[in-house]
Amino acid sequence: MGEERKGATGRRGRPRSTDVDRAVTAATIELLAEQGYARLTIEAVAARAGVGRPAVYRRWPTKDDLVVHALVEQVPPLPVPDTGDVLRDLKEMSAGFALRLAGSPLGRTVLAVHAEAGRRPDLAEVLRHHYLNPRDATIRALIERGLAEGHLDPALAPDTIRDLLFGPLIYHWLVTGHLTTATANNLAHAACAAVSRTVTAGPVARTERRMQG
Amino acid sequence: MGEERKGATGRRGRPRSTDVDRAVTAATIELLAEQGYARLTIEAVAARAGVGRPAVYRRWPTKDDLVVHALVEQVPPLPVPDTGDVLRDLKEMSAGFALRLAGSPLGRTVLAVHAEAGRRPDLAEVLRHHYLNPRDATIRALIERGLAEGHLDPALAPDTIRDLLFGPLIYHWLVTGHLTTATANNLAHAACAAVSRTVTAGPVARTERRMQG
Amino acid sequence: MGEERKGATGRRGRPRSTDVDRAVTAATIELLAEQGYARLTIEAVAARAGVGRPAVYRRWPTKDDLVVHALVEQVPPLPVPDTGDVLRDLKEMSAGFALRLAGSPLGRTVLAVHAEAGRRPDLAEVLRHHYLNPRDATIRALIERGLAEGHLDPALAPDTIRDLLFGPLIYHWLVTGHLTTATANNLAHAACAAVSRTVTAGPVARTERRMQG
Amino acid sequence: MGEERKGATGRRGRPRSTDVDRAVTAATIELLAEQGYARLTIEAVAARAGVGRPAVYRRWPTKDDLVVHALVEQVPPLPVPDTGDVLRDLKEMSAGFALRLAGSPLGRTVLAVHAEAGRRPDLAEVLRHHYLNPRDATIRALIERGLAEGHLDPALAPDTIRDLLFGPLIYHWLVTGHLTTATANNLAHAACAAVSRTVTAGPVARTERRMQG
DNA sequence: GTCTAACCGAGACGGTACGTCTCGTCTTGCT
DNA sequence: AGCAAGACGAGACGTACCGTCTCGGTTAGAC
Repeated sequence: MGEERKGATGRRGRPRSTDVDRAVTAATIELLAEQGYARLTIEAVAARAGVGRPAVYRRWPTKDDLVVHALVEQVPPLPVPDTGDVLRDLKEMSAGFALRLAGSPLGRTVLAVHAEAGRRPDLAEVLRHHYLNPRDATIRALIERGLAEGHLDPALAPDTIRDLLFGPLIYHWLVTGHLTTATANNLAHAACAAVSRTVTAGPVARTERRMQG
Repeated sequence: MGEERKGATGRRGRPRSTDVDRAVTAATIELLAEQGYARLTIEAVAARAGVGRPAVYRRWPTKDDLVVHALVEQVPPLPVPDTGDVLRDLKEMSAGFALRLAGSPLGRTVLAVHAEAGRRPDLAEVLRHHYLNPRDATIRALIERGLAEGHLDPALAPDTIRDLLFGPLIYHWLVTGHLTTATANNLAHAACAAVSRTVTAGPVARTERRMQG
Repeated sequence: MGEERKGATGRRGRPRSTDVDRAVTAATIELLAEQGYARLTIEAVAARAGVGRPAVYRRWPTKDDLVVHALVEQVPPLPVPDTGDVLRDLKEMSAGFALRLAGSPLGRTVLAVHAEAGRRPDLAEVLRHHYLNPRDATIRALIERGLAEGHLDPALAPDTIRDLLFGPLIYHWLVTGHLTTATANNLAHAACAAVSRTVTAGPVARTERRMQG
Repeated sequence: MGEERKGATGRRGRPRSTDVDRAVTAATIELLAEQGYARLTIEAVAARAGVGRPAVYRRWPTKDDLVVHALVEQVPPLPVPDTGDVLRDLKEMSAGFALRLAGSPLGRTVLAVHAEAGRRPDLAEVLRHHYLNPRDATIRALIERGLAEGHLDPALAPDTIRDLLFGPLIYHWLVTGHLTTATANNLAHAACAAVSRTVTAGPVARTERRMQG
């Protein structure tokens, strides 16, 4: 079977084949996109990956573990735009994130997994650790910078800013079932306005900014 | 089985027992709360309801139909606050809605159904028709009133206002897994500020901002 | 599915299809003959019978139950020869029985089942009740007749006579792996001589017979 | 692992550990006694022996080979009685053999292996060569002596005598599931009578018969 | 005294079958 | 015609073993 790179665990026994890891993850992504989370079957994953079922269970004991891992591998890290304008960066980041989620066949899967994570703390932990936190760190860094530079409302906690920025976009997609670029820009613009220092003016903002610095 | 009230459809043959309807719906709610959407089984629903499986299938041909119907029956209509202050009403409505969703064991189920609705247009239709639209109508009425009375930003479409109001709350619950009353009030307050008339008429907006800081 | 004769149990629910009974039993016989007991698989039985696996388990919960039932159905009752000569009848019956067992592909299966019955009293019970007892009754009737008529040694218990008659034939097949007609006749003849009243003479035998009658 | 005696094959490389041989054989015997032939797994044998699975396969490629080897090692050679009285020796030998088989938890295993040997000529060969032949040789020697000394019926072939002697005992155990000492002695006595010199020389035979009746 | 072939344990591999569970349908007798 | 009961073919579940194949490490005869 192909190149058959070995893991470097140093443990006893035959090491797990990284080929199998890759094939199973790829098959999971494919089938999630084709069939959706509810109709995903470990049997079908193993078959598509050309792998025995036990090889899948050995790695990820439940369907949720399998799916979370696949999502973590698959969904790329948020590219962090840096145009010099923090507000613009945030706007682009939030709209881009939501559009990518809404546009991907895996977007709905993220929802299903979140739903299951509500009853499985371990799963929630993995999801939070590998999926949410890395993305959140990127967002938070940008928000902190925005706050430091005085472009964001200092009365709002970073988490609140995050919710105000990303919430409307995700919610729109959730309840309407789609999200166009125009709508996304529209919502991102409005949300940005809600978290920025002031919508219109200069002087007052500058004064307060000096008080912070 | 008890009283055995008959439906009044005027059809031939034995009419469907409304007892069965009720028992099945109740069993569905219970099991959704106990086991979650993914582990819900029509077999278990029928057993819990003390009913044959075909009697369930006769009414709701798929698990999703069954669940959507149960949700529609279960989740109570949004109470419409009317304090005379539209902004306050909206704030209370959004926070109350989100808190009830986050506090109910069925909250996560709504997510799972939304996830499935992404691939099943008929299900999305039912969900939209029986679940989302009635709630949306209430919200929209309030928003229209707020716009008419000049308390909401006229530059924003009603849908955008809805997303800005409800999105942050739902999003917070989605990514953190919980929603406290304090957080809800906080977010509802900030969101309300974002949709209230601030863009053109400066003073009012500035005043509220100062009260926050 | 075909004629679909119903059981007459009078019970509630859908009655078990006798077609399935027949198909599974037939498939079991075939596969036992083709593959032997050890390689027999319930999965293969179900597939060959064109039946779901649970339909097999519903009837016979273990492989052994399935096989015992199939043997009981399959192996035909001993034909009772009645030539007027009891000794000749016994000779033919024992040789015929052993030859049929040794000549059938299912013969070895009987051994395997006996081996398992040693650890499963319930199985031994079924085997004894449905398989051994009916055959034993036939044999015993003949032996009793032989004793009554004075052709068999009255010093020997009926069971002992049975063991002396059938044992050598079965043992030969067991340790050598085959049994020719010549060998069978040979052994049956020798065994018959061992259990008959006297090998050669008349008068003494008659005298003792009068003492019994 | 322990003393680690070396094989003297003259081969290169590390010789096979005789400790492993012993441990595996012992584990096989134990598990056969505990679980029976059908439930014996190579995995369990290896685990019980504290050995890797490949070490078992290296020695005995199939379960049957493993079991036959274990039986050969385990079941002790027939003790050959020599009281001067050949008939008595044969009687004791056959009864002792059957009683030991029926009394051992491995007795049923011999049946199961015989059943499998019916479809596997190579296995039958091993079984015959290592298990049956050595025992048969002992028996045959005694029979030949009995014939030579005129105590056995010269009209009967040695094989026939063997079948007449051992068959009834084994058959009784086979169909009834047990064998008491009394029954064994009884059957051995009757069988011995059947093979002793009775056909031609009348008086001796008649005398013994009278002693029975 | 290396070298090196064959062993050792551990354990993953692709498989097969297990026995169970649930699916959605169908077939009973009863209401 | 609806009802409960329950069997039906189908098929996925998660587990147990199969027989094979690496692994990192011995072990001991051959060089």
